[in-house]
Amino acid sequence: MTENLIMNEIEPEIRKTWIPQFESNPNPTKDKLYVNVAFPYPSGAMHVGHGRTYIIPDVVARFWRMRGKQVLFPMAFHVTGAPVLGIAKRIAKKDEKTLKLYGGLYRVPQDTLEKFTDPVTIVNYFADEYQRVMQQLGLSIDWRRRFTTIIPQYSKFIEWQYTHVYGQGKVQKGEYPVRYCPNCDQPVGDHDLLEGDTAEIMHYVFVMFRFGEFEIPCATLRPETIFGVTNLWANPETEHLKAEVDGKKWIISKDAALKLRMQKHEVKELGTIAGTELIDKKAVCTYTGKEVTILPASFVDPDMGSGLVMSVPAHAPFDYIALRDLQQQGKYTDITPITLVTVPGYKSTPAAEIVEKNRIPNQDDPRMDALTQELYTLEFSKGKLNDNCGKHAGKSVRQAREDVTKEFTEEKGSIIFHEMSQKRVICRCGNRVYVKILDDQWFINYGDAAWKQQVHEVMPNVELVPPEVSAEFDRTIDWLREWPCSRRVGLGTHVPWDPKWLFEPLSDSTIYMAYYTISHKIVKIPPEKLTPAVFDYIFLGKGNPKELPVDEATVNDLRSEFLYWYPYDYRFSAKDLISNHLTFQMFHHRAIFPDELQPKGMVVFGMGLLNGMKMSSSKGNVFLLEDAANEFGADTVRMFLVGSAEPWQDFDWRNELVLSVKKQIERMWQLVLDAESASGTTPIDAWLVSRMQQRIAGATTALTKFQTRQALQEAYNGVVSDLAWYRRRLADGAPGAVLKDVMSQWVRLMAPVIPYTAEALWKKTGHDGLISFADWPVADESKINPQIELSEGLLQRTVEDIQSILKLVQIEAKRVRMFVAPEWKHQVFSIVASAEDKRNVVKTVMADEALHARGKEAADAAVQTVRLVHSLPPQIVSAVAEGIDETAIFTAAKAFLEKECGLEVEVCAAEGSDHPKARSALPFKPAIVVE
RNA sequence: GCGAGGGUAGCCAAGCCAGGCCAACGGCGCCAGACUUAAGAUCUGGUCUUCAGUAGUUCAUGGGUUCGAAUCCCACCCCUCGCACCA
Repeated sequence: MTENLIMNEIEPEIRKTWIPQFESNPNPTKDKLYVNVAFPYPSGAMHVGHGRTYIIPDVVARFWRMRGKQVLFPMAFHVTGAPVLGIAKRIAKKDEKTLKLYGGLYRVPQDTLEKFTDPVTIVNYFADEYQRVMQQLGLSIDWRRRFTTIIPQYSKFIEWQYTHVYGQGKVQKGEYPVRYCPNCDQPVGDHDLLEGDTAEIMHYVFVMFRFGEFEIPCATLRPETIFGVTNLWANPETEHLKAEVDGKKWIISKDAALKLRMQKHEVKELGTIAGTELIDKKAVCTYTGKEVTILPASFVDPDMGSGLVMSVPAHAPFDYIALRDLQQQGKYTDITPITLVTVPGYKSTPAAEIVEKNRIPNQDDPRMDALTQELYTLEFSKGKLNDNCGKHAGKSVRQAREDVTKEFTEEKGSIIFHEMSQKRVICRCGNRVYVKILDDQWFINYGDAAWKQQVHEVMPNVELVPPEVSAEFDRTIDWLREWPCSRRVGLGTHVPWDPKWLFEPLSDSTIYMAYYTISHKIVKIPPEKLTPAVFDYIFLGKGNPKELPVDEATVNDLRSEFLYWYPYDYRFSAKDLISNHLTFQMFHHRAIFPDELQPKGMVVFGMGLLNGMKMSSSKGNVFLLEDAANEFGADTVRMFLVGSAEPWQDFDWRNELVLSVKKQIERMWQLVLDAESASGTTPIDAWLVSRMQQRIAGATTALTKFQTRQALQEAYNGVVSDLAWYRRRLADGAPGAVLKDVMSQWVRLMAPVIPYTAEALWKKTGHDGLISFADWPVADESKINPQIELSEGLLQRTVEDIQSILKLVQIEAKRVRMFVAPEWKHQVFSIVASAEDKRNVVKTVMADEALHARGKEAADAAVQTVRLVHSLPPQIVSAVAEGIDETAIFTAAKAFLEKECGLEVEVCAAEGSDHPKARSALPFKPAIVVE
């Protein structure tokens, strides 16, 4: 409790000392380490889930700083994009939900909230809040380098980046189908949808049938089934359009006309034609030349494809049933299904078989969709075209579909027609979403095979933590295709060669890690002087520094600062960014920077839960980081977030668990201060020191591998349990002066995780300077003492054994006798320990003449020893095998043992004793008799 | 559906890649004892079943390989993340 008050008082003071110290400049005498995090989009308050993302890199930064590296840990704010525009609009409209979120959960003061009708005000407000909370948490950030992505200097940087990427032909105008809301006049993303977020854009082929002077396009996903067409379907209720589409005369539905226009086709309406006028007329397939009849069908939906469909009754269950129904009425009985695909499990006409097998009564049966899907999938994966398919006979469905599509589109005037897989896809504005082809949109071509290949080649050189994410990166690199990188609205940088567009937010944040290296200096240069040539020199060393708009000394200074820090060593981010940002930045680094400046490492985090549930601001299930820091103290928050799981694992914030972390810190505080009075020496000092070396080594190794949880296990739990044993072993409880050294090491081991506490303790225990810059402890191998660790280990185990016996024993104990194993059993132990094959070790033991002479006794001992050896750690086994004087150890610790069990303890040799238990004595496992 | 990762005792979680050091590190919670006027803190012990320090059954589920599997192989179920005009 009292510590809490102390921490609240001292935190601000320590913070004040820190901030200027963490401003990091190039230092040629030191190795550098540059870590950075995916910067936040400050549109709301930080919650504990965000906390870990920034705290882990800070722990890493602090660790390496203490190990002597010149560390750079910068931070900036990503304010590009559209979300805040929406927020500002909603606040202006006094939207209740938004006001409640910002005024309530985020606790924005009323007068500030009123100014939130301006988007920039929002991001600036929260950027400041982020910085404040990050400072409160003690993040060792160089705040001079802070920037936002809409300052003019940064925009100049982005312009420079894209002159290169564009110059390499990697940014192209593309035609690409997108979900689009005609009402908002904008593409819609997943989170812009009110309904239908599972719908996909389907790509149909229009196959053409000649109908007098017109053509009838039929939309299909299976163009190869053209060989099985028996008829067309038209809905007699529908009024169709006669239209000129891209100069050709087509018959289509009105809906199709609308869609075609959105898909960049020119549609001129010539007139209408009733559905009934089509029925029973003939149309000729432009591909096969086959003449087919147009039959009536009520299921044909004008709002689907062209509004007219072709019928393949042998393979399409719907077509089969529709035809069956007509034929049962005695109509069109001359039509027979034409099978064109053979597929395992079906004989002649798969659609007929599957429908009849499932006894489908009519088209409205709810099972129809599933059956259709089943058959389509089977045919696609296993089907082969038969002899009805002309030159495509024998091909797989997969192959034939590709080939036929190509022929259609290249030779037969077919088009690809895009349609949502569901009709109810609704924009947030309430209107229906269509597929639109944006023809004036800029794309970054991540689909470029050569570029992908180059990125693949870089990846093996990038250290990935944890290594398992490598597969996901590889998949992402392969999977990425054209990425639309421009948009009409939002904050950000204009596309230099087409200024009516802005760069989209994921595209203007791919190489800003390089910008950090100079951000604090470049901000002093007027933006108009920051031509691409200036950046070319700073980042690529190209051109003549004397001929630039910025003076030579300045650009050289920037150049050398960049070269000092770059490439960055580690980038930290949550795992959800692998599929976009983290992979994008690899592409851009590869496109812009030379081999030696490619990223060196990435650390990918797991996600955060709050009390077992997903954190979500909109659902109110969040715990603000600032509240956590105020309630528990910065160190507690840090230690919990870093220690509850390894960085790449998901973690769960639970207040009751956090509280116990707080107690642990308080306990350490007390232990360290208590040690101040230690003096003199004790026989156990060497043991404690020896153990400490291993804790240091363990924590160091763990932190090197970003295993913050493991590091804490060593640095906190390990040390605490060692200290407990140490104190327990001391006869009078007075520790030796060596404890002060141990504590000094301990505090330093913990400093990266709980820097405030460590800083305060460092000062209180009489050290000068900041612990943040103190030397990280180094394990001294010469202080590792296997003998004393072995003897303490023996005592620990023996005490445990005695106590478990005392618990079980029924009699009222008076004394404990311990029988130490005889010398010949040590021989057995050594033989067993060195045997490679423990299965036949009894034979080996019995091969010894002296042991053989002992007969069954020796054989039994050998069997028991094998079991014992299996249960001991290897270093103990080898130490015991080398020799151990158990009698001496127990005799020396007699007082301790008696204190522990509260009984008289007698140590005697098993050899010669007539007590039956004595025979079970083994090396490192004395026989214990309670009597 | 597809891609990636994961399921270990009341909870969190180590171990798995390189099979025997595994009843399975550690922490939390819980129980008991010590200390204390008491509470808290601290210390000690316990926490699958059984037991003179042992043994038995466990590591999502079902098979398999092996003298031996939490660890390797196959199948199946469940969870998390991603699946793109977006932070």
